[in-house]
Amino acid sequence: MDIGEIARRAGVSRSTVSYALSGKRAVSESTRRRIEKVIAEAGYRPNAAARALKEGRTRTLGLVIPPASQRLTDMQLDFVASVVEAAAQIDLDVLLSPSGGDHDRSFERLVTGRRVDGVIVMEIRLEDARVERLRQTALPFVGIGRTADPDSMSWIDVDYGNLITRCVDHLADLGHTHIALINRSEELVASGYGPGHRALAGFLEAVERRNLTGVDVCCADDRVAGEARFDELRARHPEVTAIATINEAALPGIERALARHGMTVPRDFSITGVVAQHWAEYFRPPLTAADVPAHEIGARAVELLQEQIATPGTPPRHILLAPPIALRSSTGPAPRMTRHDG
Amino acid sequence: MDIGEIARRAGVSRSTVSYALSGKRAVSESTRRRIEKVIAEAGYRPNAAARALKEGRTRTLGLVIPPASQRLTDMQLDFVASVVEAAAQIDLDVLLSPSGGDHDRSFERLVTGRRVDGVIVMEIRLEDARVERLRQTALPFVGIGRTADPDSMSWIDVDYGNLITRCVDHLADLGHTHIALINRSEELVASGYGPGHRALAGFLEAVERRNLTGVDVCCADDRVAGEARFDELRARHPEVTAIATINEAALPGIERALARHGMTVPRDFSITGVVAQHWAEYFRPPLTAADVPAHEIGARAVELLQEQIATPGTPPRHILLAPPIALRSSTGPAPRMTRHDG
DNA sequence: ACCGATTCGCGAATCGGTTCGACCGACAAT
DNA sequence: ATTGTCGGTCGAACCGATTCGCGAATCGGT
Repeated sequence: MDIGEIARRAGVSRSTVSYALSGKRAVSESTRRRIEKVIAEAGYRPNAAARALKEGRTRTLGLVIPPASQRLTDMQLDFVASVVEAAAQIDLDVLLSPSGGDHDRSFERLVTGRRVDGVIVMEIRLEDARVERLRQTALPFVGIGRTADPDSMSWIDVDYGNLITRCVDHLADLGHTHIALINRSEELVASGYGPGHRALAGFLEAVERRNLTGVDVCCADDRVAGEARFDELRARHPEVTAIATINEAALPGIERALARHGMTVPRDFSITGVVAQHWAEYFRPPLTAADVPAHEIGARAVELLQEQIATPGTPPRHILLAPPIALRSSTGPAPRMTRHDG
Repeated sequence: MDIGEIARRAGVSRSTVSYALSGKRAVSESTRRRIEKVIAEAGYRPNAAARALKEGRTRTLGLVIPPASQRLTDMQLDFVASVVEAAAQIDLDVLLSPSGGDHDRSFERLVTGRRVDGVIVMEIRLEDARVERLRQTALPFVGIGRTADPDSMSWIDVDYGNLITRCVDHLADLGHTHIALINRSEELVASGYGPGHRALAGFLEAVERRNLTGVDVCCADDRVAGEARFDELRARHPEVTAIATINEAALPGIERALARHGMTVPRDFSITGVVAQHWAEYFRPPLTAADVPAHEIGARAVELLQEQIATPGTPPRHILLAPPIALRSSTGPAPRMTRHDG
């Protein structure tokens, strides 16, 4: 069922059907109705490939996600969901590309096969080969996260450094002197994952400025690791009375370990950080934390991309989110008995 | 950069370039090398739309996921990840369509715009409008899950009915007489979600046959609901000593509620069901449960679909998985003190 | 030196849309 | 009556690949 068949049945030419459909030229009321009737009866819909070929755009955008081998965190899932939803709102489809490494086939297909009008890249590294590749091809793209050289591309990011700094300040204000940072996984940080680096930098800055003792530990993005890392932390650094974290996937494990150690939050231990809202709210007691607005991030990323696509050459735009730290119930004064100083 | 440009630079015709690329006709060693060199230098890759138009296939498959508004469960996420990964293995891209309702724009685009060669539909209902729609269009598709009339389509499903029956039998063998089923959300079951219905049927069958008292409750797919439903269960049916569940998202909440009620598993309470492996293993104590092989399901779904695409007209195939119930540590003899009978 | 057979390459048609230029009739202005 | 404008329609070119039919060059065999 192609446009020629519709034209024949309606007794007009193919171009008239096209114009009736797009409205780019006037078509008389009567023929338009006739054409619409035929289309409805035949259940016709234009072939996406043919249209993409002629128009030079696919009405599709690419979403580069971390490889499926490593489980996606809840927050990453939220990004994906919100991007897909926001794209659907403006009638764009989303093509998924699970690729982290340098030369990924699906990534290359996406980028050089002109399968998409633009790309959203998740989990950006400070030095990111994919960003370089996209820059070469002049394909519009936006990052969820930013590279070490952020000015030349559009991105949206959460200000992990600043937020973790403020978390540490908050804990210091409460009298905590020995504070731990629970970071994302070691591999991720080692490979130059921005939030990990910036959170660490913010942590170290605050620890130094407030004259605290800080210990930073990496932790894989899952509950089991969270539990194990917390046990290790207790064993090696019993003087630590509070943690700040950007690793929400580790939270349930931490919660369990706390219970196992017979510790009550916030009486015996304080915990805060930067995590997705529903994790903060699910924690017992609810977490004092900066809520990452994952849903908003996905939606704004699509906006940014759509802008780049619609008007190429637009200077890149940046959105740096620093959501407020929601004061809930997981932080309190440092316990006296575990203090090592006066 | 199109095939004509490559042809010009290599001093051959466009068809020769095409044949050199596809290997469908012989091309002399020397010209082939020359063409390859030019292609490598220019970084050329065929335009996907043009190829799709001519070949009549898009090398893309559609994945219909539940609408983003309702959070995806971990298992659903595993399906998505494994489908994407399996598709990438055989150089297929995946287009996402978040659609549950009847007339979803993105679903319609997918189906009638010939954007994909085939479709995988998640979260199939007993009566499913999307399945009907796909049948009309003669587009190859496979379901993760099956409708009430399953013979006419390809699907892969988990035998929730049978597995829940066996879970109940296992609990009955241990002396439990009052058993609860924690089902998926009320809306989901009400809308004819297969696993919910079949699990309930299997539950009722076993309860009846073993002469037990059964109570079945629906529970939204999240931790908070799990905790609340368990509290209600304790309040209304204190005689219940064991639960079987297919709602893995509720497990952390149930675990927390158990702890809050001061109950130890399996001494005071037994719990089993059909859930993703990593949930079963994370539960404390580890869950005796049928492990849903989410990864395998995604991969086999892609296989099934690929088969349908490659040889249209192939009779539909069905895969019904009944993974073994892995005996771990969450089920034990019914506690004496809470028994109401002799 | 001539004859198939084989190898290699080219030109043109095709897929299904969009869009540009041209045409035609009706109607207003001069 | 002539010219100009405009709404409505059509034919043809085009997007970038694949593929079929055809012909030129080469080669071995006689």
